[in-house]
Amino acid sequence: MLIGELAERAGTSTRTLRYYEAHGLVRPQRSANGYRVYDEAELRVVREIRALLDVGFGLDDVRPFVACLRAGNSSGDVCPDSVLVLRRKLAEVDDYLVRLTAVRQQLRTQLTHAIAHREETCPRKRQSAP
Amino acid sequence: MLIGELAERAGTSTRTLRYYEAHGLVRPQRSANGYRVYDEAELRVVREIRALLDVGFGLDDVRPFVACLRAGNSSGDVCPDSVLVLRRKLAEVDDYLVRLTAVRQQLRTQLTHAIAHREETCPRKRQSAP
DNA sequence: GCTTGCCTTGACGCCAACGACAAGGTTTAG
DNA sequence: CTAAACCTTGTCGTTGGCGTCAAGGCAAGC
Repeated sequence: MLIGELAERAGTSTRTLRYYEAHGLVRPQRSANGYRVYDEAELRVVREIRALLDVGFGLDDVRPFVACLRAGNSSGDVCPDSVLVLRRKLAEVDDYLVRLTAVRQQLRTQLTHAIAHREETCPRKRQSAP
Repeated sequence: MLIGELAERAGTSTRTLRYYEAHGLVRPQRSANGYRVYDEAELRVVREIRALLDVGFGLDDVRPFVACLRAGNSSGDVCPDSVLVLRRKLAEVDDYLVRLTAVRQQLRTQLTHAIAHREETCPRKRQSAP
């Protein structure tokens, strides 16, 4: 499988696949003419990467999962290092949820205040630049 | 008040103040020697900007609040444009909270699965590069 | 032989809000 | 006179995950 086919099957771009390779996440073979050649296993790897990135992981966070898959496991999250990352990310998300909830509360308070004190003093007519 | 003093009193840097000015958020006067001169009102403006950025606003979102303060209002959020931005941001935050909660749920599921299927297959000794 | 459609490496662009540094002017204290 | 401590403009770097050319090689059908 060449890079274009893998990209299509993984729902991404060739640029992305080369980027992952540059960062050590994917290791294709090379055919005689220098073309990258991927086997079926790499498709799973790429899909794992994509799924994790979608969830908010960084490329570095993804590495243990890839290694886990490469080690022959059926899923990338069953290895200790992956679990560590999962725990850490969960903690980060929880943290962020707390802060975001606080922000939400502040926005609501501010909105309430703003509406209570409505004033029309400021918004001059919007002007376009000359 | 010169830029250094304003920076200190606002808890930020001179670079930041010049950046805000470059983006039209702050308008200092100039003294004879070309130095930027700020009055007390600008301190409030800068603090408003900082507070909003901390909450996750972008510079563009902040503009209405600054204009509102400049129009003589005691707080930057009482003007219609500010209220619009507040509403939009609140909606964005709510949206993000929903997605983040979904992510959290997925992480928990994945963790559960990972722990149930614990395998030690993958983590070879970490090696340093030669 | 020529076009088409793959592939290759390389390098700049993007977005946000600045940090950091360069090279120089000004004012004040000593 | 000079050093210190301000100020000025200008430019490049940062962080991530790519998009988007650019310039060229290789394979295959006509």
